[in-house]
Amino acid sequence: MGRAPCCEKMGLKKGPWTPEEDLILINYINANGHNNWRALPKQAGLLRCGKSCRLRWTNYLRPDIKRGNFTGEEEDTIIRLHQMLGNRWSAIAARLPGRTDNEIKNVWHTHLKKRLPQYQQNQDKRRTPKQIASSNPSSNQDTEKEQDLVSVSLPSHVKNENTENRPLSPPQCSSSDISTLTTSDNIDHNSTTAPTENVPSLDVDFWSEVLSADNSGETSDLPAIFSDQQFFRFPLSSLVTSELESATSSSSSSMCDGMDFWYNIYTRAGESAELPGFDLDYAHS
DNA sequence: AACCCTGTCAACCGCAAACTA
DNA sequence: ATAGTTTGCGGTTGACAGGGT
Repeated sequence: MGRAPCCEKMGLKKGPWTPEEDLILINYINANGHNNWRALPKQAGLLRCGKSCRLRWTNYLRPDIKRGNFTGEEEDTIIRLHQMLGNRWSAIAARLPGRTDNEIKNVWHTHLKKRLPQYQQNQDKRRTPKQIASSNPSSNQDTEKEQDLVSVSLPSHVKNENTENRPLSPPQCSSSDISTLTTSDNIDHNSTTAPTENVPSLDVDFWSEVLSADNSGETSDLPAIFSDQQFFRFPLSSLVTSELESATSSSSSSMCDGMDFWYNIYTRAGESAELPGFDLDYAHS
């Protein structure tokens, strides 16, 4: 698979777009559409690569782009969606009409993440072991976020070569699978992010990673936020194993309904979570 | 006035998925 | 099934503006 030649080496222009170039691109797309971004600049008479054209169009020139500052409501929505989806900017943008993933990414990094109290804690978590040791000599644990991620083995009947190491797919979760939860032995339950009681609390990374699945169904009854067959991983420090087990014990069958599984975890965690603006109605929709 | 620092945001880069022949 | 091509995505960069010293 060959890499496309660098724009500069091809004599193509880089950098900020001029109003003239914008006009050419707008006129061309309005007249011809954009079926082939690679061919578009040549046909339109632009000295740009297709990638640059596509980016300029999708992030700036598209007629449905909403300009101007984000409203408080939009910002709250981004924060909530980011708590659920992580850095999936395009997925967040899909739920905010008129806003682009690039714009949302920018506003997140420049404004929103600073608002979250958890952000500072996460910054602390990401400090180097040396830094942590210097500030707290008694603690040498939990230096990496990845360290305490829940990992659940996928049932053999839903495995394929592409999902070998994937976390559990919600629709195929069984009770026995819950018992195979692997935990890190050195979880620091007294850390700043750990709950003070035996109830989970959430931090900003709760729904930290969403891996897109690529196939096979049983998702028709998923709420919208779980659409696109997504698999979730989350930090175990946020949710102890007993909570996971009890979250699934309500299911009468040995193979619990995938959505019940996630819904139970979601609501149990949510009951005690202190997430500003976190709307549990998502789980009911 | 000159310099530095910080915040903002448009644009680029590189990777991987999706598509096509 | 395979290789080449195109598209989409998230991370990162760098130019610019504004404020502080």
